[in-house]
Amino acid sequence: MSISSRFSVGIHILTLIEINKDGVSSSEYLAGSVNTNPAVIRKIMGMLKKAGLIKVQPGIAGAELAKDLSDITLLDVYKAVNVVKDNELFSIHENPNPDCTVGRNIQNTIEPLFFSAQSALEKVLENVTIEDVVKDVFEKEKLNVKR
Amino acid sequence: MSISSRFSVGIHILTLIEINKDGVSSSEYLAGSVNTNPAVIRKIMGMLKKAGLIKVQPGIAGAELAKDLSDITLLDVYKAVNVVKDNELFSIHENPNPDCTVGRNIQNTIEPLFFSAQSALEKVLENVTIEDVVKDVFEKEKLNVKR
DNA sequence: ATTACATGTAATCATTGTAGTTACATGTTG
DNA sequence: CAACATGTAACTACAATGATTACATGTAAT
Repeated sequence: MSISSRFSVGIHILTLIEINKDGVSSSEYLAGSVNTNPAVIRKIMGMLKKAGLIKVQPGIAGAELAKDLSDITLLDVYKAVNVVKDNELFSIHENPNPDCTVGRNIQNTIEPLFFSAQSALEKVLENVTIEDVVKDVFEKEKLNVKR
Repeated sequence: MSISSRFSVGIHILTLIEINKDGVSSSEYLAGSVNTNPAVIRKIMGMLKKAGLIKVQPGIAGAELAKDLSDITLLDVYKAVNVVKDNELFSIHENPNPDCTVGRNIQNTIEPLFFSAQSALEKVLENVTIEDVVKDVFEKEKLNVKR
């Protein structure tokens, strides 16, 4: 199991839209950087648009960020691209036996534990913005050039 | 996407083995409480055994915990049942375009972020033991009886 | 040793999600 | 209308899950 790469592609897209803000970020252009099919990008762009993170219009080439860089967190992206249903990162086995002490109670015991693990993960994502990502990409780029 | 229910089943199994420690916890018995096929249970039991969490022997009915209750964390179970490959909870899109500033650096930027989100989740799991689960199941059971 | 029964494990199946591809309807602009 | 972009649907290949069946292997009691 693994969380869909739509998440990392979503981050990639937003970052590139920002860095290329003086140019036109069409689905084909973005697909060229991500290295995938433009239709895949358009599908993800649709999700980002629906979540209010980018502005795109049918027929008009290019996407723009719909919010300030520092107002888009990785959690926003995570939720936007639907990689995990709300509160369902962990799946709980259905229909345990109600005639057994454990079967009867295990779900109610486990659920809050899974929920808090999931929250811990989401809090980390919430504390990182696309601005942070953009800055870090530039940092890494500098290091590359120096070598 | 969702983390396999093998994890919650694994917790169920360990909890039940403990609560039924005066009886015999065969795969069929455990399957009855989880409400699934005994072969599914045996497969998971095999993983828990390999991780040193339980003792089982071919031909001999029943499983026992191989460690103290308080020495088995949910993280141990999580790793035992192989729901997520090490450091691969998030998948990163492969082969971004090296001729683009973002494509060239995005993986190195994202990886540590994903890693720390994953760590946050694992730390929560590490702080809960099967002992805690057993106690909570009993607590919940008391409340049920009262009603 | 044979019977009875448990674990270990492989093969198969239906279902689901992913990622990619093609195709085309819809929308915009010159 | 021509050229081109987005929005979507349909289809494919692939992988993981969970269930099921079947059977080899191992243990113990009679």
